[in-house]
Amino acid sequence: MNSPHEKAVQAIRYGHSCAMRLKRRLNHPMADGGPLSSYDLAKSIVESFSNAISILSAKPETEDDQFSDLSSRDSSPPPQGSPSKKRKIDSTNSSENWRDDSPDPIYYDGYLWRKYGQKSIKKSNHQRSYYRCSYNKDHNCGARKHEQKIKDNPPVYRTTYFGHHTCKTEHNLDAILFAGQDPVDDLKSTQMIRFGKDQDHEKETRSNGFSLSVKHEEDIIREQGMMDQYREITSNDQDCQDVIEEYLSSPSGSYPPSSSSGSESADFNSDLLFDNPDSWDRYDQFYF
DNA sequence: CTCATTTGACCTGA
DNA sequence: TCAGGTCAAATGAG
Repeated sequence: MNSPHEKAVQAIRYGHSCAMRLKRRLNHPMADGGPLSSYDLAKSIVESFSNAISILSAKPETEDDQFSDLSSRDSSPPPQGSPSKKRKIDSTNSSENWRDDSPDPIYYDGYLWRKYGQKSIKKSNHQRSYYRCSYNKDHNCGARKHEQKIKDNPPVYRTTYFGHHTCKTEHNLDAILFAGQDPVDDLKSTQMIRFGKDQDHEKETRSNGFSLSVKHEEDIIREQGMMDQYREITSNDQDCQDVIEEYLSSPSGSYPPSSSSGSESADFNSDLLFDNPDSWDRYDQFYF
């Protein structure tokens, strides 16, 4: 049995394989001749990365399972229910909370966030930014996160997540699809998300401005007709199958992993994955 | 005009 | 009383 680290790497590699296929398809839409399944490819990418995140977010059973110095999960109990005006969540005492330390701010983590506050923290030289899910009102989603720079040199940004996303994920998928729409320059897309509407580097909170404007994002998608392009769902599974076969034929390719990735990650998965049964049937062919 | 961000005020657990 | 989390009015961008 592969270690969690290996599983995660396999998941990421698989996602990368799908992404490359999708990129080629976007570069040469007519190359394959037959109907496209770009939307399904995108789904596979998201699902693969979701699974990788779930694996990496799960509490390791041993120290050897710890995959990185820069990512960790709090080894403590879950937060209380809905947020109140005052902190009810003890971040040191929650298993549903998890944090991610990264040398860069997390520009896009699959969800859309709205900033609702910023505070100077006594123990730190840096301010802490507070975000909640953009669908907090629409879907009564209680997910929140804190973002804070904890080290200067090298820079380390700590993002602490609280609660579960109860919002629909379709919007988030759309954002992902949009992020990958430019096959020529992926970095360009990333930067659009990264810096939003301004590039004010004077303020830490702005340089960390990875929160997306939902409306802005959807408008762009609509304007560029990307939705139509990505929703060319057909009954033809051949393309996804090709990706799988291509990946499995590679020396290190053994993804998709088994379903025994642990119940602890199930909640996180359910947040990111799709509720379309058809897509699951398709994915199950090679996922579980 | 609409909406997201900013920021000072307010609230509350420790 | 303090520190940290949230609210909400003000502000600015599109």
